[in-house]
Amino acid sequence: MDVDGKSSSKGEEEKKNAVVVILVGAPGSGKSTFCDHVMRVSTRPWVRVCQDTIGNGKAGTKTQCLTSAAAALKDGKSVFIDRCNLDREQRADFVKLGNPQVDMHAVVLDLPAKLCISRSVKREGHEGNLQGGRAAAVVNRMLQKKELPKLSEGFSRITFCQSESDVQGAIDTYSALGPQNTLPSGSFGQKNPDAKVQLGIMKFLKKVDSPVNAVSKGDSLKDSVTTDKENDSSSIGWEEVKRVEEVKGGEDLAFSSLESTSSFDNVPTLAFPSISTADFQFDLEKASDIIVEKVLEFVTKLGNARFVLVDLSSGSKILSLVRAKAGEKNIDSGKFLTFVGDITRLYSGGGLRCNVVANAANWRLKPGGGGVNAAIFSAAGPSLETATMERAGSLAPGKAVVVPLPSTSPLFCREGVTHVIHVLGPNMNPKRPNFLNKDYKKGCEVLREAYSALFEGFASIVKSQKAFYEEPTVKLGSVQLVSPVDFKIPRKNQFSNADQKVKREDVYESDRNKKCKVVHGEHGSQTGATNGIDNAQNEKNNGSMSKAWGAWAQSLYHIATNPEKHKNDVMEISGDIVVVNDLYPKAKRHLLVLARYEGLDRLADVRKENLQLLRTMHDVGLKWAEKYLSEDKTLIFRFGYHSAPSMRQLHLHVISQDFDSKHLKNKKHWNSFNSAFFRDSVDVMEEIDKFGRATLKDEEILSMELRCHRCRSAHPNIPRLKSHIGNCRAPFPAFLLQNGRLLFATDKDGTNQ
DNA sequence: GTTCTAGAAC
DNA sequence: GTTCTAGAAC
Repeated sequence: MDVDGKSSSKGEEEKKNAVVVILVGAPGSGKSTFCDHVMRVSTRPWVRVCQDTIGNGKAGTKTQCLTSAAAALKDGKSVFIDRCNLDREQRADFVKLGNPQVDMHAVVLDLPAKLCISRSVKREGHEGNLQGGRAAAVVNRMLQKKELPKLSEGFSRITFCQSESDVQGAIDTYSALGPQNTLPSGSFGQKNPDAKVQLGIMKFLKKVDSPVNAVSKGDSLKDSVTTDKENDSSSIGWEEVKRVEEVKGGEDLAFSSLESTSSFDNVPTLAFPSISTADFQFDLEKASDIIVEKVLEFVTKLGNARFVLVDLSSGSKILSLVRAKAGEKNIDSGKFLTFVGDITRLYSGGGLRCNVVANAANWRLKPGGGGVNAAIFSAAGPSLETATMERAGSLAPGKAVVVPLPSTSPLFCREGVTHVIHVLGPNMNPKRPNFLNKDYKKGCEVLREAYSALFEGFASIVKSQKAFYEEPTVKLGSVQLVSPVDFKIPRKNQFSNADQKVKREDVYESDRNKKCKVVHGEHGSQTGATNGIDNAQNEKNNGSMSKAWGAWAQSLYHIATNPEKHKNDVMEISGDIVVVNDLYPKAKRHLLVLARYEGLDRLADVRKENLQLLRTMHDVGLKWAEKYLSEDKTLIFRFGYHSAPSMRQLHLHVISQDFDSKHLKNKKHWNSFNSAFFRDSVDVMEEIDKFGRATLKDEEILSMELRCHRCRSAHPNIPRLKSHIGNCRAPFPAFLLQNGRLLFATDKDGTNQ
């Protein structure tokens, strides 16, 4: 073949997999950043066509962009169209660039207008020269004519990003898109079915807005796995699963705002290969019976957790057997899926989030061999082997070992896998060690044992991470404000009788008062320092049957009550608050903003009428954090409340994120600031405003595993964790970067608008 | 032997 | 909340 022939055939090949991604978003929505992030790490050749830069200083034109995009495509490159593309007409000409060889995608950066505006206003040297006050007006005007893209415009895939974690998710997806890979078709991530312009996701499931190249998908969409058992060839594939996920997302919307980070907003899911049926030649009929039996057992045990049986081959016999048997047993198809795909690319390959992956390991727990074991060790990188060896040196048939995946592992970063469970099944292959010589009685026993061990391992992870997945629960309560039994006699005159300790649980409303929500009208003799106390405050103080405060837990209460007696410790006093340094700081800077309201012992006592107080506390906290930031720009601050504080009197923690302190000594210390137990002030205010109370996490989450607050890597004990966090410079999880949960030093002395 | 955790007392 | 310490884990 001559040179020309060669190059043109190569060109053909590349062109076949080219993709045009039309970014849709207002100025400040992060389009250029998106491209930069993807292009920095992608192995696929990308060209960014940016209308702001294409004119070489002058304003660029749409035509220039079209020409440039077409040229890049001809060159076999994939293209980002980096311009606002907010309405259909603007997009139409670019969509025409698509053809059977070129996938046409849209990525919608549909972030809050406020955020786009503030970014546009702040930025300097923006390529489009859109900055300063003018930006706000422009962004506002543009957003008004926003028209979200639809598949029917000619897109084969649309990704909607409505939060920074969505954006990160999309960046990850496109970053992982190798030169030969394609992404599944469909519409992803649209959470707000405000569908003036866009079909709701439920509707989408029922009736596909047929994308240009989605012929294969046709009308074979199924609501569940089990319903398509008659169609042997179609195990659930990427697209179907994704759609199931989307629907779930829609249903869970009510809870999604609170703890949703890209890694934690999903149901705990275990992906597992069929054990022993490949290299170990276990009988498929028997194996499928056992899989279904064990899944059934654990699906009921494990509440909302999900199980996914994965096989690489679409013609997999074991998958179709299991699917058929699961159907017969009526296993909830939302809890158990069979899935055709690569177990090491479940998320990046198309969006199935599995936080735990099972490995069909060998007894040495070593990489190599073939099949799933080789694939998982290779995809996870050397850190899996190290982490595995820390846990176990070998594995007996029927046993499993849970290995928390270090954050350095690509399987962790790219796929969101937090644990690998190695499991070893029985061997029926005479060429392998521990051959059972057709003894299926023993074989079945061991295989059952293996699945039990695997699922038990998964259950233990679910338990330890429960806090991240559970929908918010109000602790202290099934207690509703309207529930009469919960009312207690409001404590009056508490401040004036500070010595007279009244234990909360000793004081209950008597039966005769249960029916009426009595307002104990007469004002007690509130004295001196007790600003802000009134009966409304006391009245709603029905925190529930919480434990009494020990004598040791009273110190903050005393300070809030009589700050003048603690002059040496108190940094600021007002009618509403007192600021003190934490006596045992858990970081370089750690202060407490105490509320000076009687009856507000803890977050559980806070109600809507305290919203203004919360805002005051937050603002005071901010002010102090800013002061410390001006002295040390490396600090990063977080503001929040403990779900169940040890010390009496509502207090806001203002704490720097170095956690560099000799006082941070145990798991409880760490997790109380670095799990969902710590309720960010901004979220608390929002919940109080919306729902009248804050969601609280149970104390049991304080004993869960230790993970780095930045990179989320797991560590076996506090000393190891501390040495890790001393060096970890990974960016914070997306969740913390949103909504001002973290306060960083500003680069410039920027003026706030 | 040393390190680390976890439960009780305060 | 901390301190102390038994005993588990390494």
